[in-house]
Amino acid sequence: MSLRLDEQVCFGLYSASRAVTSLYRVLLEQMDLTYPQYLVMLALWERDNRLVKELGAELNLDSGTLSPLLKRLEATGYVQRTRQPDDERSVRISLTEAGTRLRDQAKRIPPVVGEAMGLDDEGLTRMRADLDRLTDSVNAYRESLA
Amino acid sequence: MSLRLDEQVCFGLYSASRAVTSLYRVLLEQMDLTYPQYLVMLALWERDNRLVKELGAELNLDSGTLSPLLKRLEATGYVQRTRQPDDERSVRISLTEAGTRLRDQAKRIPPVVGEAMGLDDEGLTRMRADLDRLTDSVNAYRESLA
DNA sequence: CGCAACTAGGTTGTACACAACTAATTTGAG
DNA sequence: CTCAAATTAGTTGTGTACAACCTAGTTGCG
Repeated sequence: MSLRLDEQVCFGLYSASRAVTSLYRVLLEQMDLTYPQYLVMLALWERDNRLVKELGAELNLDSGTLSPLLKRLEATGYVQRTRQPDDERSVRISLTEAGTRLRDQAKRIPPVVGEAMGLDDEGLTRMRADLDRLTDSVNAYRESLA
Repeated sequence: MSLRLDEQVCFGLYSASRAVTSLYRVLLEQMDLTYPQYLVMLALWERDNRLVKELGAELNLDSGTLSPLLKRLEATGYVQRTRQPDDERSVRISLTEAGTRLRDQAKRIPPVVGEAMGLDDEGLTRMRADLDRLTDSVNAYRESLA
């Protein structure tokens, strides 16, 4: 286990993640979305009317990242933010008409990304499983340090 | 190829990359390094006295990221920046005494990260190869769009 | 030689991440 | 019932990423 840059999985992950994000940048440009904003939209297309807290739990993002991001999505016109009447601490995020419509445009993205990754369905599934295992393992280890 | 968040490799990559970075944050704290700064140090421990341009090529980072990062490394006292006399456009980055010494402390990090990932040597090698293939494929695809 | 094209690094502006903190509200133990 | 603790968002400050632009320096064609 050396200090060689080209041997470390961490650098591989870092590079892969940036490469994929930069592909998404090109694909999402015309939809006026950044990649993290796209992730929020994915979550909302799956289930609309979510609390900020719920989105944070699903994406593993805290309010420091989500609050300004959601404001930008609101400014773009894709979501609406409403204080929850029965608990004034909470804010509910719901899709606007434009945000809902955007889903049709977004449908063409996953196949392009799959193609770009050069993996078939099985390869994608395996890669996803490997990454999830790695994430869980690393998170468990980190939490065990505290 | 759906829009389901939990099926997308991109989200797996994004999550894994952030999980690993956050483990590094804990491990690097006592060395006064951030994770991208650590990557630069890895590159310099392998070969010292490099031009900013060379570091950028190895890490795939442009001057917009590297310039301020290298200034911070200089402020911390790990590197020195010197204009190249024979080409005043270039800046050479060299390790200081403290930066060189830091390598011994850093040696303990890769085994910890390997352990945290829950992979044996073979698993790490395979994951790294898979990630490199994916990065190359995605980058090639993106460049083909231009 | 002279100057246009290129190159290396830096700066500016936008958008994440995330730690640390704050403000407003809700909850629950005593 | 009350108030301290917990909860939910939001804010602030630091450090990446990266596009777009800038500046100084170098090179090479005519």
